[in-house]
Amino acid sequence: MIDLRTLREDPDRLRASQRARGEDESIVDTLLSLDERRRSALGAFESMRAEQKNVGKSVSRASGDERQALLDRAKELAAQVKAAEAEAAALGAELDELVMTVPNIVEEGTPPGGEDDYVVLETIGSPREFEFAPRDHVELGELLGAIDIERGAKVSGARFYFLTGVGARLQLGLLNMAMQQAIEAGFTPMITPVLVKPESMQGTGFTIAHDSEIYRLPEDDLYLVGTSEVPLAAYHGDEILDGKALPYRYAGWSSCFRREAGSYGKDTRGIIRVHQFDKVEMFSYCRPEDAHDEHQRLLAWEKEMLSKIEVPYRVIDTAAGDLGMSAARKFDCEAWIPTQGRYRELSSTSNCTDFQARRLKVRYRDQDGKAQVAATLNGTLATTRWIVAILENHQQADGSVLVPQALRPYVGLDVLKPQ
RNA sequence: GGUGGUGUCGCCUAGUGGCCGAGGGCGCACGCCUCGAAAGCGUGUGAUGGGGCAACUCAUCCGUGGGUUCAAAUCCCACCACCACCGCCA
Repeated sequence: MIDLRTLREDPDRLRASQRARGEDESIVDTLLSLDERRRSALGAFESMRAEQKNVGKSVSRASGDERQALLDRAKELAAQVKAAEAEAAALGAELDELVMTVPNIVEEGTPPGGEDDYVVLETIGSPREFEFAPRDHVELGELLGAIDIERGAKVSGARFYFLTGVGARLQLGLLNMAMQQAIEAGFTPMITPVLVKPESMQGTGFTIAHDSEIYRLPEDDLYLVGTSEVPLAAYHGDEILDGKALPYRYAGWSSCFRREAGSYGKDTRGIIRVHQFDKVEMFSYCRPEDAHDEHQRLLAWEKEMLSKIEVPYRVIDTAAGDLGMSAARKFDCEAWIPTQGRYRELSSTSNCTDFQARRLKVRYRDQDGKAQVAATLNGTLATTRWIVAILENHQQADGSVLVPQALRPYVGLDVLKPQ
């Protein structure tokens, strides 16, 4: 949620942000006038309420005719106060609803435009030259007895899979390596709930009413998370953090669930795009003024992980229109997938500034003892999808796959061999 | 799922309609005292929103949401969380 005070003081900032995202600019004026109306209604209610309280107090002191007169006046006021309060509340609700639809203000330097307007910041390594026709991860997964897509479909439907044998070992090793790196960097490891309440989902910046990605359990009013960012963001909801102890850094391991509605025909083969996968996610709470630097640190930790699996990748600066609701800036790391001949997203780190924290009421106490809204950031350390990049980039002519050096102790194997 | 109990400003607690539109203790901060500290004494001690350069001031907040009343922490209703016991399941 954007800050209304900032909006009042500098509406042009939001206008520019909306323009960069390719979204409606006129909402700024609608917000301003609605805010103005709400504040005046609230002021009217408050002064009426103050008078009501004074009259009410004098009732208890008065007696006889005087008391009756005061009672009459008090009754009259009570009705007016009720009406004024209702009006202020209605305007407040209208404003809240509208504010909740406004995406975060983009960080300065973000490339404007849509999905294809990203800027490549860096390319690390270069695609390998194969002296044989490389197999895709599905074929390799079958050969190695690592991925069972057919039975995934039989048991659960399209976009489900089983990781079997070395596949399961590969994922466990990869995610454990991610956890270990995070722990060594000072993160608190977390295993989170994957079902959350609507307020946790919405606080994090997902609109449960319209988001077609979210699995819902209406019977229980619970929602399956698409990332552990959700429970980790809501973890400190309604709390005031110790300013001296910031940043708070968590590494969450969870399964993630996505409906992938509307992606029919996209990535139908393999485990690139699936309904359920596992992920280790970094999550930071810090002071807003430190968020930019913290974002760079998260990116650096992602690159450290990427370097451990020894695949070529690039870092892109996502364009404003592709940031989503909560992010002010987003960097994606994309690995080279040989059989697709292109880079695919393996990790993503977002600076959500104070946007999520304001919705979730996460604050910290500053040096003056004042409560301030915190900033939140997140970034991926490893996911099931990384297996695709590992298998395809490290395959050999006979269908075996060399396990990257750093990963060997975690997987317990140097080479994955066809069965 | 059932029955009973509990839910107050970081923690503990007072509080059965206007003197609580929230008192006390602990903790914490500052000051006095001290060579320094502890103890002791004194002062202060939340959040959100509005107004003001500011000291300050007004409103809201006693689990959440409704209701009764001129007036609600206090009465009524619903819901939620926690605790205990029972049942059911793993």
